[in-house]
Amino acid sequence: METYQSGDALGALGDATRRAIIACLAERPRAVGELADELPVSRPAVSQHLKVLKEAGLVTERAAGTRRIYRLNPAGVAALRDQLETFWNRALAGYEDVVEQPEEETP
Amino acid sequence: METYQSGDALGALGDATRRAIIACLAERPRAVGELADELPVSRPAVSQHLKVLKEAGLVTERAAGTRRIYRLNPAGVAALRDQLETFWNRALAGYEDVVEQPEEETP
DNA sequence: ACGAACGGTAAGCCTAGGCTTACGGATGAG
DNA sequence: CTCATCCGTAAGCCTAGGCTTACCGTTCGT
Repeated sequence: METYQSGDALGALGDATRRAIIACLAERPRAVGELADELPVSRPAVSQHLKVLKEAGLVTERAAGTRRIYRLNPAGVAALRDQLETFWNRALAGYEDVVEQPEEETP
Repeated sequence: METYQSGDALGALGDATRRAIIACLAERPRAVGELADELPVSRPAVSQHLKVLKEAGLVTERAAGTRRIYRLNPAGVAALRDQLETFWNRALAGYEDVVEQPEEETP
């Protein structure tokens, strides 16, 4: 499986600009320049963010002439989603009964 | 509803130490000192991270004597989970047909 | 009342990393 | 061949923010 994530995907999503890029790519694949046009940062900045996102396994890149078309990596996105899902479930499992409970500590 | 998130929860999870804190709290509620014992940072650092996490709606805090017991906030966690879920679904929806396709490039 | 434990906050240091400009390589058009 | 477009990378600047130490308020035990 190439569901790997070299860098940590959550760390990558910690940056607001990268989240904006992901949001843009969620609509449709885009070239680097297109992304830069829609964002308040320069093209090289976008390029650098795309590198991080690619290392995190969240996007893939494809050459088309002189342009590089970036798109979401469904596998990477799904992997992160599943990982979070598992975590949420386990985390909330231990608390779901506590949601209503006011207190009952072990002093 | 108090499912609000003043700060952005994803930004809060961007930091590795805060993720470690969340992971600790997923096991069971803890006091600040307990968390600091299990982490490679000082107690004030933990305290500062807890402030961020609380503002993000991910944890809640309760006084118990001189101690402050922190726990996950199921509502906040669930809110973030649902928000991501929606996003993933929409994002992957536009790509789902591409998942299988290896290539069909213009060489 | 006094002291100890617990933890929030202020002040300050210091690195990570996000942004820009400048440059160079690759590709396609004429 | 030459030029224009598109993009990745290097160099460097600069702020955000994570960490520490120091201090103070609060709470409980004796």
